[in-house]
Amino acid sequence: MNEDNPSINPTQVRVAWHCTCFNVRRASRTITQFYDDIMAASGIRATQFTMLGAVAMMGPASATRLAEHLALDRTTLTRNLKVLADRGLVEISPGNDRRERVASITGAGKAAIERATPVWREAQDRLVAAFGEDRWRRMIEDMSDLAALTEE
Amino acid sequence: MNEDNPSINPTQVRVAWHCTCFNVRRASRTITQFYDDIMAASGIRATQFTMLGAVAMMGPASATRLAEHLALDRTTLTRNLKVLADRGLVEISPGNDRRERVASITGAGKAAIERATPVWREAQDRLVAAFGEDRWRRMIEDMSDLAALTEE
DNA sequence: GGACGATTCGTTCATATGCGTGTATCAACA
DNA sequence: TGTTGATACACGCATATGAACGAATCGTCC
Repeated sequence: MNEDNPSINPTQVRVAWHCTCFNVRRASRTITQFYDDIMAASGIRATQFTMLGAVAMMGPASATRLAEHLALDRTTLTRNLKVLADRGLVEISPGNDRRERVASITGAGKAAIERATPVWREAQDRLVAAFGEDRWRRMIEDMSDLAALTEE
Repeated sequence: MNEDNPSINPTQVRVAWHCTCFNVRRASRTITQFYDDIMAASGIRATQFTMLGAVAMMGPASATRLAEHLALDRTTLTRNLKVLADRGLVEISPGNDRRERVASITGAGKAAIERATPVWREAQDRLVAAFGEDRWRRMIEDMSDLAALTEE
Protein backbone atom coordinates (compact mmCIF):
# COMPACT_ATOMS: atom_id res chain seq x y z
CA MET A 1 0.00 0.00 0.00
CA ASN A 2 1.17 3.48 -0.80
CA GLU A 3 2.14 5.04 2.51
CA ASP A 4 3.52 8.38 1.37
CA ASN A 5 0.67 10.33 2.94
CA PRO A 6 -0.75 12.04 -0.14
CA SER A 7 -2.91 15.06 0.49
CA ILE A 8 -6.60 14.56 -0.13
CA ASN A 9 -8.28 16.70 -2.71
CA PRO A 10 -11.25 18.28 -0.88
CA THR A 11 -13.35 18.28 -4.03
CA GLN A 12 -12.68 14.61 -4.49
CA VAL A 13 -13.79 13.82 -0.97
CA ARG A 14 -16.81 16.07 -1.03
CA VAL A 15 -18.01 14.40 -4.19
CA ALA A 16 -18.59 11.26 -2.18
CA TRP A 17 -21.63 12.98 -0.71
CA HIS A 18 -23.27 12.50 -4.08
CA CYS A 19 -22.58 8.79 -3.85
CA THR A 20 -25.73 6.90 -4.75
CA CYS A 21 -24.84 4.15 -2.32
CA PHE A 22 -24.41 6.55 0.60
CA ASN A 23 -27.65 8.35 -0.16
CA VAL A 24 -29.74 5.24 -0.49
CA ARG A 25 -28.25 3.70 2.63
CA ARG A 26 -28.81 6.84 4.66
CA ALA A 27 -32.42 7.03 3.47
CA SER A 28 -32.77 3.35 4.28
CA ARG A 29 -31.64 3.98 7.86
CA THR A 30 -33.80 7.00 8.58
CA ILE A 31 -36.91 5.58 6.90
CA THR A 32 -36.55 2.24 8.67
CA GLN A 33 -36.39 4.06 11.99
CA PHE A 34 -39.36 6.18 11.06
CA TYR A 35 -41.45 3.09 10.37
CA ASP A 36 -40.10 1.15 13.34
CA ASP A 37 -40.85 3.95 15.78
CA ILE A 38 -44.46 4.11 14.69
CA MET A 39 -44.81 0.32 14.42
CA ALA A 40 -43.12 -0.41 17.75
CA ALA A 41 -46.41 -0.93 19.57
CA SER A 42 -47.39 -3.69 17.14
CA GLY A 43 -44.48 -5.86 18.26
CA ILE A 44 -42.98 -6.37 14.82
CA ARG A 45 -40.58 -4.26 12.81
CA ALA A 46 -41.01 -3.00 9.30
CA THR A 47 -38.53 -5.57 7.97
CA GLN A 48 -40.44 -8.36 9.67
CA PHE A 49 -43.74 -7.01 8.41
CA THR A 50 -42.40 -7.25 4.88
CA MET A 51 -41.13 -10.77 5.46
CA LEU A 52 -44.42 -11.93 6.99
CA GLY A 53 -46.32 -10.40 4.10
CA ALA A 54 -44.12 -12.20 1.60
CA VAL A 55 -44.65 -15.56 3.29
CA ALA A 56 -48.39 -14.97 3.57
CA MET A 57 -48.66 -13.93 -0.06
CA MET A 58 -46.44 -16.58 -1.60
CA GLY A 59 -47.90 -19.39 0.47
CA PRO A 60 -45.60 -22.28 1.36
CA ALA A 61 -42.42 -21.24 -0.40
CA SER A 62 -38.79 -22.26 -0.31
CA ALA A 63 -36.08 -19.96 1.01
CA THR A 64 -34.57 -19.60 -2.45
CA ARG A 65 -37.85 -18.52 -3.98
CA LEU A 66 -38.62 -16.03 -1.22
CA ALA A 67 -35.09 -14.64 -1.40
CA GLU A 68 -35.31 -14.08 -5.14
CA HIS A 69 -38.63 -12.36 -4.73
CA LEU A 70 -37.29 -9.96 -2.10
CA ALA A 71 -33.87 -9.46 -3.71
CA LEU A 72 -32.33 -10.76 -0.52
CA ASP A 73 -29.47 -13.16 -0.02
CA ARG A 74 -30.71 -16.66 0.67
CA THR A 75 -28.76 -17.04 3.90
CA THR A 76 -29.98 -13.66 5.14
CA LEU A 77 -33.55 -14.64 4.46
CA THR A 78 -33.17 -17.96 6.26
CA ARG A 79 -31.91 -16.23 9.40
CA ASN A 80 -34.52 -13.47 9.31
CA LEU A 81 -37.14 -16.16 8.89
CA LYS A 82 -35.77 -18.02 11.90
CA VAL A 83 -36.47 -15.00 14.11
CA LEU A 84 -40.12 -15.18 13.03
CA ALA A 85 -40.21 -18.97 13.35
CA ASP A 86 -38.89 -18.76 16.92
CA ARG A 87 -41.81 -16.49 17.71
CA GLY A 88 -44.29 -18.85 16.09
CA LEU A 89 -45.27 -16.46 13.31
CA VAL A 90 -44.10 -18.71 10.50
CA GLU A 91 -43.57 -22.43 10.24
CA ILE A 92 -40.67 -24.15 8.53
CA SER A 93 -41.48 -27.60 7.21
CA PRO A 94 -39.88 -30.03 4.75
CA GLY A 95 -40.99 -29.69 1.14
CA ASN A 96 -41.59 -32.33 -1.52
CA ASP A 97 -37.98 -32.17 -2.56
CA ARG A 98 -36.04 -33.47 0.41
CA ARG A 99 -33.46 -30.70 -0.05
CA GLU A 100 -36.14 -28.05 0.30
CA ARG A 101 -37.60 -26.48 3.41
CA VAL A 102 -40.70 -24.43 2.88
CA ALA A 103 -42.00 -21.58 5.00
CA SER A 104 -45.68 -20.93 5.64
CA ILE A 105 -47.59 -18.41 7.70
CA THR A 106 -49.15 -19.54 10.99
CA GLY A 107 -52.31 -18.36 12.69
CA ALA A 108 -50.24 -16.22 15.01
CA GLY A 109 -48.43 -14.86 11.96
CA LYS A 110 -51.69 -13.87 10.29
CA ALA A 111 -52.82 -12.26 13.52
CA ALA A 112 -49.57 -10.33 13.71
CA ILE A 113 -50.09 -9.03 10.17
CA GLU A 114 -53.64 -7.98 10.99
CA ARG A 115 -52.45 -6.25 14.12
CA ALA A 116 -49.52 -4.49 12.44
CA THR A 117 -51.25 -3.37 9.27
CA PRO A 118 -52.99 -0.30 10.76
CA VAL A 119 -49.77 1.06 12.27
CA TRP A 120 -47.84 0.27 9.11
CA ARG A 121 -50.47 2.21 7.20
CA GLU A 122 -50.18 5.10 9.61
CA ALA A 123 -46.44 5.30 9.01
CA GLN A 124 -46.90 4.99 5.26
CA ASP A 125 -49.65 7.62 5.16
CA ARG A 126 -47.73 10.09 7.27
CA LEU A 127 -44.66 9.74 5.10
CA VAL A 128 -46.59 10.03 1.84
CA ALA A 129 -48.48 13.07 3.10
CA ALA A 130 -45.29 14.79 4.23
CA PHE A 131 -43.43 14.05 1.03
CA GLY A 132 -46.25 14.70 -1.39
CA GLU A 133 -48.16 11.90 -3.04
CA ASP A 134 -47.11 12.48 -6.63
CA ARG A 135 -43.49 12.89 -5.74
CA TRP A 136 -43.64 9.84 -3.49
CA ARG A 137 -45.16 7.68 -6.21
CA ARG A 138 -42.48 8.78 -8.64
CA MET A 139 -39.75 8.00 -6.15
CA ILE A 140 -41.06 4.52 -5.41
CA GLU A 141 -40.91 3.83 -9.11
CA ASP A 142 -37.39 5.24 -9.28
CA MET A 143 -36.26 3.05 -6.40
CA SER A 144 -37.91 0.00 -7.88
CA ASP A 145 -36.30 0.60 -11.26
CA LEU A 146 -32.95 1.25 -9.67
CA ALA A 147 -33.17 -2.01 -7.74
CA ALA A 148 -34.04 -3.87 -10.93
CA LEU A 149 -31.15 -2.16 -12.69
CA THR A 150 -28.53 -3.08 -10.10
CA GLU A 151 -29.85 -6.57 -9.44
CA GLU A 152 -27.90 -9.08 -11.47
CA MET B 1 -52.37 -12.43 20.81
CA ASN B 2 -55.31 -13.26 18.60
CA GLU B 3 -54.87 -16.87 17.54
CA ASP B 4 -58.12 -17.53 15.67
CA ASN B 5 -56.36 -17.82 12.34
CA PRO B 6 -58.03 -15.01 10.43
CA SER B 7 -57.79 -15.16 6.67
CA ILE B 8 -55.47 -12.62 5.10
CA ASN B 9 -56.88 -10.19 2.61
CA PRO B 10 -54.68 -10.59 -0.50
CA THR B 11 -55.07 -6.93 -1.40
CA GLN B 12 -53.92 -5.98 2.06
CA VAL B 13 -50.82 -8.11 1.76
CA ARG B 14 -49.98 -7.09 -1.76
CA VAL B 15 -50.14 -3.46 -0.76
CA ALA B 16 -47.05 -4.04 1.33
CA TRP B 17 -45.10 -4.12 -1.92
CA HIS B 18 -45.65 -0.38 -2.09
CA CYS B 19 -44.09 0.00 1.33
CA THR B 20 -41.56 2.80 1.22
CA CYS B 21 -39.40 1.02 3.75
CA PHE B 22 -39.28 -2.20 1.75
CA ASN B 23 -38.49 -0.38 -1.47
CA VAL B 24 -35.70 1.73 -0.03
CA ARG B 25 -34.16 -1.23 1.78
CA ARG B 26 -34.26 -3.40 -1.32
CA ALA B 27 -32.65 -0.62 -3.36
CA SER B 28 -30.09 -0.21 -0.60
CA ARG B 29 -29.17 -3.89 -0.82
CA THR B 30 -28.88 -4.14 -4.60
CA ILE B 31 -27.04 -0.84 -4.98
CA THR B 32 -24.60 -1.65 -2.19
CA GLN B 33 -23.78 -4.92 -3.90
CA PHE B 34 -23.43 -3.19 -7.24
CA TYR B 35 -20.87 -0.79 -5.78
CA ASP B 36 -19.12 -3.45 -3.69
CA ASP B 37 -18.70 -5.78 -6.65
CA ILE B 38 -17.01 -3.09 -8.70
CA MET B 39 -15.00 -1.75 -5.76
CA ALA B 40 -13.90 -5.19 -4.51
CA ALA B 41 -10.45 -4.89 -6.10
CA SER B 42 -9.76 -1.70 -4.13
CA GLY B 43 -9.96 -3.56 -0.83
CA ILE B 44 -12.59 -1.36 0.76
CA ARG B 45 -16.36 -1.42 0.55
CA ALA B 46 -18.66 1.40 -0.41
CA THR B 47 -19.72 1.87 3.22
CA GLN B 48 -16.10 2.11 4.30
CA PHE B 49 -15.32 4.49 1.47
CA THR B 50 -18.04 6.79 2.75
CA MET B 51 -16.76 6.53 6.30
CA LEU B 52 -13.16 7.21 5.29
CA GLY B 53 -14.30 10.19 3.25
CA ALA B 54 -16.22 11.57 6.20
CA VAL B 55 -13.22 11.28 8.51
CA ALA B 56 -10.91 12.79 5.89
CA MET B 57 -13.28 15.68 5.24
CA MET B 58 -14.24 16.48 8.82
CA GLY B 59 -10.71 16.20 10.12
CA PRO B 60 -10.26 15.01 13.69
CA ALA B 61 -13.85 14.61 14.78
CA SER B 62 -15.66 12.93 17.64
CA ALA B 63 -17.88 9.91 17.11
CA THR B 64 -20.97 11.92 17.98
CA ARG B 65 -20.23 14.59 15.40
CA LEU B 66 -19.45 12.07 12.66
CA ALA B 67 -22.58 10.11 13.49
CA GLU B 68 -24.79 13.17 13.27
CA HIS B 69 -23.27 14.09 9.97
CA LEU B 70 -23.90 10.66 8.48
CA ALA B 71 -27.32 10.14 10.12
CA LEU B 72 -25.89 7.04 11.74
CA ASP B 73 -26.27 5.77 15.28
CA ARG B 74 -23.23 6.71 17.35
CA THR B 75 -22.55 3.15 18.48
CA THR B 76 -22.80 1.88 14.91
CA LEU B 77 -20.33 4.49 13.79
CA THR B 78 -17.89 3.62 16.57
CA ARG B 79 -17.86 -0.02 15.57
CA ASN B 80 -17.60 0.67 11.85
CA LEU B 81 -14.75 3.01 12.63
CA LYS B 82 -13.04 0.29 14.63
CA VAL B 83 -12.87 -1.93 11.55
CA LEU B 84 -10.99 0.84 9.78
CA ALA B 85 -8.83 1.56 12.82
CA ASP B 86 -7.83 -2.12 13.05
CA ARG B 87 -6.61 -1.85 9.47
CA GLY B 88 -4.69 1.33 10.20
CA LEU B 89 -6.80 3.53 7.94
CA VAL B 90 -7.99 5.82 10.71
CA GLU B 91 -6.59 6.66 14.10
CA ILE B 92 -8.60 7.01 17.29
CA SER B 93 -7.03 9.34 19.83
CA PRO B 94 -8.21 11.14 22.97
CA GLY B 95 -9.64 14.60 22.43
CA ASN B 96 -9.35 17.75 24.53
CA ASP B 97 -12.37 16.76 26.51
CA ARG B 98 -11.36 13.60 28.36
CA ARG B 99 -14.71 12.02 27.55
CA GLU B 100 -14.13 12.45 23.85
CA ARG B 101 -12.25 10.24 21.42
CA VAL B 102 -11.56 11.77 18.06
CA ALA B 103 -10.97 9.99 14.77
CA SER B 104 -8.52 11.18 12.14
CA ILE B 105 -7.38 9.83 8.81
CA THR B 106 -3.96 8.18 8.56
CA GLY B 107 -1.53 8.09 5.64
CA ALA B 108 -2.71 4.59 4.81
CA GLY B 109 -6.27 5.86 4.99
CA LYS B 110 -5.56 8.64 2.52
CA ALA B 111 -3.83 6.15 0.24
CA ALA B 112 -6.87 3.86 0.46
CA ILE B 113 -9.14 6.73 -0.57
CA GLU B 114 -6.89 7.60 -3.49
CA ARG B 115 -6.83 3.97 -4.55
CA ALA B 116 -10.58 3.45 -4.21
CA THR B 117 -11.76 6.69 -5.80
CA PRO B 118 -11.33 5.56 -9.44
CA VAL B 119 -13.30 2.36 -8.92
CA TRP B 120 -15.94 4.18 -6.90
CA ARG B 121 -16.26 6.61 -9.78
CA GLU B 122 -16.57 3.76 -12.24
CA ALA B 123 -19.48 2.32 -10.25
CA GLN B 124 -21.09 5.72 -9.91
CA ASP B 125 -20.66 6.57 -13.60
CA ARG B 126 -22.01 3.24 -14.76
CA LEU B 127 -25.07 3.57 -12.57
CA VAL B 128 -25.76 7.16 -13.57
CA ALA B 129 -25.35 6.34 -17.24
CA ALA B 130 -27.70 3.36 -17.01
CA PHE B 131 -30.32 5.24 -15.04
CA GLY B 132 -30.14 8.52 -16.91
CA GLU B 133 -28.37 11.54 -15.52
CA ASP B 134 -31.35 13.84 -15.09
CA ARG B 135 -33.45 11.17 -13.48
CA TRP B 136 -30.55 10.14 -11.27
CA ARG B 137 -29.95 13.70 -10.08
CA ARG B 138 -33.61 14.09 -9.26
CA MET B 139 -33.65 10.83 -7.34
CA ILE B 140 -30.61 11.72 -5.26
CA GLU B 141 -32.43 14.88 -4.26
CA ASP B 142 -35.55 12.90 -3.45
CA MET B 143 -33.59 10.48 -1.29
CA SER B 144 -31.80 13.28 0.46
CA ASP B 145 -35.04 15.12 1.17
CA LEU B 146 -36.68 11.94 2.35
CA ALA B 147 -33.81 11.26 4.73
CA ALA B 148 -34.09 14.79 6.09
CA LEU B 149 -37.82 14.35 6.47
CA THR B 150 -37.62 11.10 8.43
CA GLU B 151 -34.61 12.08 10.50
CA GLU B 152 -35.79 13.39 13.84
C1' DG C 1 -27.51 -48.56 -11.90
C1' DG C 2 -23.71 -45.49 -11.18
C1' DA C 3 -21.18 -41.14 -12.29
C1' DC C 4 -21.66 -36.28 -12.59
C1' DG C 5 -23.22 -31.64 -12.86
C1' DA C 6 -26.87 -28.81 -10.92
C1' DT C 7 -29.77 -27.48 -7.08
C1' DT C 8 -31.02 -26.58 -2.17
C1' DC C 9 -29.63 -25.84 1.88
C1' DG C 10 -26.78 -25.13 6.53
C1' DT C 11 -22.76 -23.20 8.89
C1' DT C 12 -19.17 -19.99 9.83
C1' DC C 13 -17.01 -15.50 9.38
C1' DA C 14 -17.26 -10.61 8.93
C1' DT C 15 -19.68 -6.38 8.71
C1' DA C 16 -23.67 -3.09 9.44
C1' DT C 17 -27.36 -1.38 12.31
C1' DG C 18 -29.84 0.38 16.55
C1' DC C 19 -31.32 0.13 21.66
C1' DG C 20 -30.61 0.05 26.70
C1' DT C 21 -27.73 0.33 30.41
C1' DG C 22 -24.00 1.91 32.92
C1' DT C 23 -19.74 4.90 33.60
C1' DA C 24 -16.73 8.75 33.31
C1' DT C 25 -16.41 13.50 32.68
C1' DC C 26 -17.89 18.20 32.32
C1' DA C 27 -20.23 22.57 33.32
C1' DA C 28 -23.01 25.18 36.06
C1' DC C 29 -25.24 26.34 40.08
C1' DA C 30 -26.49 26.63 45.11
C1' DT D 1 -17.06 23.18 47.16
C1' DG D 2 -20.17 19.71 46.58
C1' DT D 3 -24.16 18.42 44.02
C1' DT D 4 -26.50 17.77 39.94
C1' DG D 5 -28.02 17.60 35.28
C1' DA D 6 -26.04 17.09 30.78
C1' DT D 7 -22.70 15.06 27.68
C1' DA D 8 -19.59 11.47 25.50
C1' DC D 9 -18.72 7.17 25.50
C1' DA D 10 -18.26 1.69 26.02
C1' DC D 11 -20.45 -2.65 26.28
C1' DG D 12 -23.93 -6.21 25.69
C1' DC D 13 -28.07 -7.78 23.22
C1' DA D 14 -30.63 -8.44 19.08
C1' DT D 15 -31.32 -8.11 14.21
C1' DA D 16 -29.92 -7.47 9.21
C1' DT D 17 -26.74 -8.37 5.55
C1' DG D 18 -23.68 -11.07 2.33
C1' DA D 19 -19.49 -14.32 1.07
C1' DA D 20 -17.28 -18.72 1.23
C1' DC D 21 -17.38 -23.40 2.04
C1' DG D 22 -19.30 -27.84 2.24
C1' DA D 23 -23.08 -31.47 2.60
C1' DA D 24 -27.22 -33.54 0.97
C1' DT D 25 -30.21 -34.38 -2.74
C1' DC D 26 -31.93 -34.42 -7.46
C1' DG D 27 -31.98 -35.26 -12.47
C1' DT D 28 -29.72 -36.95 -16.36
C1' DC D 29 -26.83 -39.35 -19.23
C1' DC D 30 -24.13 -43.20 -20.24
